[in-house]
Amino acid sequence: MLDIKFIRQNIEIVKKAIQNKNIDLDLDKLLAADERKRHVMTELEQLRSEQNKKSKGPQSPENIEESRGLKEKIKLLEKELEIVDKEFNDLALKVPNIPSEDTPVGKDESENKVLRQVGKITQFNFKPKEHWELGQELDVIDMERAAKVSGARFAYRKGAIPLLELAVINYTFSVLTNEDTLKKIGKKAKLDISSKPFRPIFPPVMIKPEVFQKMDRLEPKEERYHIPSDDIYLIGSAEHTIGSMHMDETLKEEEMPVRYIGFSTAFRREAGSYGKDVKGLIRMHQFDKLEIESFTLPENSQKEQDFIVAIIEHMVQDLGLPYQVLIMCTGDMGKQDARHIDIEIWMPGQNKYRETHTSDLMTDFQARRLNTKVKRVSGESQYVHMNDATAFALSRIVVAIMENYQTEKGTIKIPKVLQKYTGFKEIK
RNA sequence: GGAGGCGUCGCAUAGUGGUCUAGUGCGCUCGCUUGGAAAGCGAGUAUACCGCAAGGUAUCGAGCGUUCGAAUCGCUCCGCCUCCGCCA
Repeated sequence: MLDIKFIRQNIEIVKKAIQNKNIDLDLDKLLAADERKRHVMTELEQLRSEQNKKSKGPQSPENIEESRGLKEKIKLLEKELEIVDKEFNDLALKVPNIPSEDTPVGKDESENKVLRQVGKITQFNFKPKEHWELGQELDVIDMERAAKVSGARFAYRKGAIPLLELAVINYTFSVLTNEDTLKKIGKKAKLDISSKPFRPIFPPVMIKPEVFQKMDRLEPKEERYHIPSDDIYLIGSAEHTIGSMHMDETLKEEEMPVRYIGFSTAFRREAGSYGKDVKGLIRMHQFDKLEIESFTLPENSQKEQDFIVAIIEHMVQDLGLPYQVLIMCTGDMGKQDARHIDIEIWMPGQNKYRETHTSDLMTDFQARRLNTKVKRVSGESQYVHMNDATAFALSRIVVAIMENYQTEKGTIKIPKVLQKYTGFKEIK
């Protein structure tokens, strides 16, 4: 959500963001609702003030009679306020975050901009296989039995794959919790930034509807798993329960940035992606993910995102995988995003780059409704800025490793940095 | 799942229908005092919204209700604690 005061004072900027992000919203309607709401509020406050004055001390019968009249008027106005407020809220929720200056304006994904490509595309002197073929042949991925037991888009990962995933988890935690490593990454990226380590978090995987809404992640609801008996949702990312953990809290400037590296299972209905990526681990109803979440001072949030992207690139390079970095255009970025950066790793079996990481700079868009603030040394309170990003989506990084590290014999080498965690060098 | 208790200003507590515009203590900030500090004394010390301001309104876990008037009474929900049951 944007600050309504900001909206009032920057109507043209907000209108442009609405247009560039292809959002169906008439801002003038919101402004009208805002004015009506304030008008009703003022009137209501005057009445309440009168009521408060009248209800002090012992009451005469005439006084009580007058107060009764006031009570009726207040009731009516409260009803009216409720209606106006709902209208205002419904419209205000649709207002998108303002894209950063370096975000390209564009209609759809075709206008996303490749910022850089790193690493040489993996070359083979044989025809590389797709990961599900390899998985089946090596008996480490079993989609058929998963379909029998749970349905489409589920998998049993077996044998070496769970060990590989655990290795990625351990490796990621070792990078993100090591201050020296972070310092080096920041220096290499020429960022003047704190090297404070990320704190490991295993968050809950279920979330209350109202908190989900405050994260602005409940919609589209068709994408979410809902458990009606308890009116609770399964998270689609650890972001959902880590980003909200400081709801209604005021952090101290001295403890900023507050950085987390979370791990959780993510649940997605994948509504509307019928027929897309039906084979293999690319698009699953359930997958495990390492997620970065960071709370910063407003002036540091953009740099924080640059740092997070640098960390991800460092890790992808460590794994020896070729990738490209994209900045998403206005038409393809999320409503909540100020800047949205994706990393796509080359998948030889599919012969293309596939999205493996997403980094979202939210500025104060989520913090405003979550009511997460920071008390500055000056004494002033401000909403914190938030960043979230994929550290690794385990299933997709497994795909990338399998396809890039396959051999002609149909075995899969383990990237060097992971070998000390897996305890083996090859899946065969 | 059952029974009971509890949720008040950063923390601890007082408050059982109007005097609560929420008291007190601790903590914190500033000042006085001091060579400096402690103690002591004095002042200040939640957030949001509206307003140029004076000021007003809301918030005592959340919501709904009773009442002329609710921190206080009733209902629902959430959370915490104790005991029992069950369970990994």
